[in-house]
Amino acid sequence: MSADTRSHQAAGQPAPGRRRPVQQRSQERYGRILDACAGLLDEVGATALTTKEVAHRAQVPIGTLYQFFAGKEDLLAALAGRNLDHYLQRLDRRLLAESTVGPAGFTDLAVDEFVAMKRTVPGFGQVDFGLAGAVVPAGVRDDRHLIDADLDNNTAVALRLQALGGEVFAAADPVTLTLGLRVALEAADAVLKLAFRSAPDGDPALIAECKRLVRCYLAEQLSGTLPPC
Amino acid sequence: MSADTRSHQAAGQPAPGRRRPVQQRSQERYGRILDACAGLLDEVGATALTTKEVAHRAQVPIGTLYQFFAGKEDLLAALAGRNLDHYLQRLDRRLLAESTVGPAGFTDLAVDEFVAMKRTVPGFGQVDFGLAGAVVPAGVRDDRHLIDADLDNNTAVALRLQALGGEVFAAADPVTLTLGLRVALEAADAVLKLAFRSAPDGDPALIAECKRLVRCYLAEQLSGTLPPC
DNA sequence: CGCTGAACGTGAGCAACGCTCACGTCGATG
DNA sequence: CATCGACGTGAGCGTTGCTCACGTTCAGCG
Repeated sequence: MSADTRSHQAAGQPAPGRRRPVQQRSQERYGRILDACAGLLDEVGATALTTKEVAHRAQVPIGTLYQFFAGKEDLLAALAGRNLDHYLQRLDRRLLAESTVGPAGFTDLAVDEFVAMKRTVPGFGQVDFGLAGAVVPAGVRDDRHLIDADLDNNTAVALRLQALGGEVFAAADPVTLTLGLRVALEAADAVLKLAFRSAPDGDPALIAECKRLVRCYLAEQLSGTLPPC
Repeated sequence: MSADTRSHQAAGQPAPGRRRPVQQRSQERYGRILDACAGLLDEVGATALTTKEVAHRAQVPIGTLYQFFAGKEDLLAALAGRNLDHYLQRLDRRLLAESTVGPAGFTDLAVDEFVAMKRTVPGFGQVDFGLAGAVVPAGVRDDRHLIDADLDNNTAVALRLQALGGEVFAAADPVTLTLGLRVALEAADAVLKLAFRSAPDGDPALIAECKRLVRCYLAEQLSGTLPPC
């Protein structure tokens, strides 16, 4: 989980896009393109971002960009994937630091880490994990499927969070839990987007509401069948 | 609230876009463009929608479209506004039909009506109220502000829901309530988007989860300071 | 009745976009 | 040294959102 970057879909065909670089020089270029994309994202936004400008800033010709990425959508998807890996890595470290946490503590950590990355990681404020749309500015056919191609993004993230949560959610029915995490994830992402729309560093009141919302929902979710809230 | 369509921003300057038609013939064209936009939205999606095709289907030249709407974003915003008016009208009628409802019943009605429109109203599945982004495919500067120009969309909708809810939320602090409604709205919209992404008619399990999520959160919100959920 | 000017209607065309593909470059191999 | 395939390259293609110079319409007037 912590070894290499881009851990998911690590083994497989060239994946959603094109060629996955293997030589070191190409890997550097691959990373540079993603970095340039992230930087520009913060400056001009997702819709105004152009592939030519990304290539220019990354010091690669436009053709090289299209060797690594199938298009603008795929480029943003790759950035979202890297963001997700980065996030899960950081959350993992935080979870190991704390001795034991319950679902509420898990929620707080997860939200806090997300907020921290929104504030510091370039481009994260615009695409985060590519969760809810709002990206996909000039796609071709059907949108969605940014991270795992055949699996819904949110389900993929939920499953990885579930694995990461491990003993925190030990006593829960896995299927119900996955459903609950998907819902909580989607809701939390939406509220946090609102928080960062209201204030550049995230409206503290809305961040607090996000935690309450998720804690309340997950508590009910984890207590088996639905007792009165 | 129920008299004319497009009740919000009824009086004012030409509004976000261009000219607001006053002669009957022009009003018909205005409506036809919006209808054509909605229809195409269902067929090709928001990102693949082109202004030329909208104009063609509405039987107006492209220039006429740009007399009424400042651009593609504005066109979708206008559709979102009409959707919102339509929705609030329907919800109003439902609320009058029921004798008295509590917050939980209000939630159920609001969600059910939303779901019903997702299933039947052309284009509603793609833009609904333009709430969370996911639209805005080729905007100019800054996105957002689709409905009320200077007010955040969600706040605008929350305020109108608050007014519509009336006696349901009578005993609550108005400021806290607005905050809570904004959060609930954003979360519910996100979860329902997920529900309709999973299944064409909306995954029933996810719709149920949406209601639970909102009910649980609003119950806590309305009971003053936070008691254990 | 014809004249007139402003408002309205129109679509060829422009700038900018995402993306392709024919062609250069280069190091390994026969 | 000649040959070859993989990698790198950017002019250019098709398409998009949008503009703007030019008809067309019509109420008000001499």
